[in-house]
Amino acid sequence: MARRSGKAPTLATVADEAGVSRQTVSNALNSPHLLREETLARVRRAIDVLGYSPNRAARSLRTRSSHLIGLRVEPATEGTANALMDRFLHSLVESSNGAGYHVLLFSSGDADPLAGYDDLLRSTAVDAFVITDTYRGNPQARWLEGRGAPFVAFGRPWNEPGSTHPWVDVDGRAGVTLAVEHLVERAHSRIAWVGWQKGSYIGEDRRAGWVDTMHEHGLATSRLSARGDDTVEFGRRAAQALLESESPTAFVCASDTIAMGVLHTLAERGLRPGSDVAVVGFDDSIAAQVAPPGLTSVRQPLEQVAVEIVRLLGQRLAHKPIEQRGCLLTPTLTVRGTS
Amino acid sequence: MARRSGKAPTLATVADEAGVSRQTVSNALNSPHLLREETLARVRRAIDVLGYSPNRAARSLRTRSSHLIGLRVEPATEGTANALMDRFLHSLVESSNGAGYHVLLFSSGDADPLAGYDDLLRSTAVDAFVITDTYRGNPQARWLEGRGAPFVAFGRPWNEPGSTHPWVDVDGRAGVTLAVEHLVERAHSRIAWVGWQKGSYIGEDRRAGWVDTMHEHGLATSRLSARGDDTVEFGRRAAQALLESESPTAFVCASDTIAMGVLHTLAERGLRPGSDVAVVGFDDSIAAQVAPPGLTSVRQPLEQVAVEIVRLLGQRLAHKPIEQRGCLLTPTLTVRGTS
DNA sequence: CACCGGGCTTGGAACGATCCACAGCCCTGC
DNA sequence: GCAGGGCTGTGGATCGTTCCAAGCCCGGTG
Repeated sequence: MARRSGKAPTLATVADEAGVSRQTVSNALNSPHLLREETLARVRRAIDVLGYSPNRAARSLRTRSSHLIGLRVEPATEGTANALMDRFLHSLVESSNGAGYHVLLFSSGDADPLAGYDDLLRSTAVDAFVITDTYRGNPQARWLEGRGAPFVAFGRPWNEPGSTHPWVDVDGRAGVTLAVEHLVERAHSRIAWVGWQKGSYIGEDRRAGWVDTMHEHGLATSRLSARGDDTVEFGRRAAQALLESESPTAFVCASDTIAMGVLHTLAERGLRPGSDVAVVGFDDSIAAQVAPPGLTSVRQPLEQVAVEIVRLLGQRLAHKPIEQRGCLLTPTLTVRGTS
Repeated sequence: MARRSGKAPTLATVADEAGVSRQTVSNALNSPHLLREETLARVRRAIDVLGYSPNRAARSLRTRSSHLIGLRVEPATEGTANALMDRFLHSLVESSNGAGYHVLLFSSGDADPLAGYDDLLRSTAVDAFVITDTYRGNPQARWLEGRGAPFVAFGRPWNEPGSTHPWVDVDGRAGVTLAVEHLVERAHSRIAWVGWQKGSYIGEDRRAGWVDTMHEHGLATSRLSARGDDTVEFGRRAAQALLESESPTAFVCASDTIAMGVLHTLAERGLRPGSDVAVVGFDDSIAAQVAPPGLTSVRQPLEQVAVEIVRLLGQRLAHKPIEQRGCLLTPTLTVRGTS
């Protein structure tokens, strides 16, 4: 289709080919309703013949918008079962592309975590950001808000009452409720919780799902809860301690990483996961999918998260009235061999 | 530092502030050696005071280069233990940023896998591409080459004798050799191979590492090899069949996914991985790291791959003479509980 | 018949950076 | 004293697109 010529075709080239002016071609692309049907068809034919695509730099210079969305990739943490980002990223890229945007990745140098944002913003390289780690008193949200930069957060503004930015999050509490209900149905009553330190808002939210649901079913929680780091090793030790003192028949974990540690302990003690002791993780990571008996896990609807993020971003960038500040999605439970 | 003003500062603003002309400021940024030391200092101070960053769109329009590198994200394949991309991506982003580039992600619509490339190229949105799936007669490399678009491939041009593009790859054969040597040292002699179908170049390369090393040590390979899909299920069945007919004492697998399947089978039969039967995977995925006894696995130096890719890309974009077409890196072996 | 107004189209300016050719300047050498 | 050459610094033009205000053509109206 595209006619190969020495130089890349521009608006002027197309205008020449179609026998109209530049502006008419521009209108054909941006406001086709302004053109007479016949003219529009002729211009479109010319575009096709020449294989024309508008130059992004020029468009972006003039309109002051790059149609790029910035996303910072965190320094990789190995040993944690967070293939989360993988799934999320795929979906974010697809949703963005569907909305005419592209995703630009950047890493912030070791020094100032805000430097990357600042640079991209000042050079008008991106139209907006998606931020993904709002949990730990992270300064990004506040800083971006202060600067008036558009962004959508994956994660609630837990401890920021003054914030007004749009966000999308997954209801961890509801996810854990699903897990506990599932285990109760399977006739478990001594269900232990293995989760994170108290400082984590996400951790407390998930834990609340366990506490509430246990109490709803009239089950005791005292002495059945362990807290620690998000590591395999902690899961291992916590399971050992709990098994020795409280002999629970099921474990609900704040993450797949921890659940893997619990599985370690079961294996060491010759207990068969699923039949002897049930285990449920959180994240539905790849490890959950492929590790031996298959780990039952709470699955975050990351695909939908990405879709919602792009939707909110679109609203924000179109300066539409914000009809909705937050969006809370409910996870599902993927049942596998360990329960 | 940055003085907050209504509009974003431009070259002209900075020039005014410093009492010089636009071009002088431009030179201060792009060819500082042209300026007298004192002038340079004054300009830099002005830049600092105003918080100026050059507008990327304008620069890119003029220089015809966006300093963006395009990377297509593949449709996610769940159930496979390939958190490869995660590690690779992180490293690629960091290396690129170090070299003044950013990574732009795109997904190709369901229809034409080349559409995304074509679009970005015609709209001059990216300077170059990184392609990651050269294995299966993929048309991208050939198409990009035909178009004269700069790119570097992660993966050798296995079946493309005519190709001349730069590439970086990991020596899978050497990786499997490491695995087999390791097992031989551990006094194993009946070492089985569980790998992919014949069609896969990568698969055959890795398998050759097993065959060669076995023969070097005077060990037999016949009937000790199984081929199939890259799934947990295949690994499971292959291990069952091999254990029944040939009773190997060790398995070397073409991927961690397959290795996980082998571990399934061992668990079903009450065999303890590591002490009864050794298993080695390939990729050092997260699953390998966290799954119960810890899976010994061949680890690809993805960080280094990314660094080399960016280096080659830099050479290509600077129109330097290409000193090196391909770059083959050697993986390492991460020893864990299963061996 | 002159005038008006709406639908399409037009040329010119603007976005902000870089490239180009040239104009000062200072210094050296004859 | 003056020509010449190496450094710095200058204004104008340019990249390709979109915004702006004005122009053209046409039928309808007083």
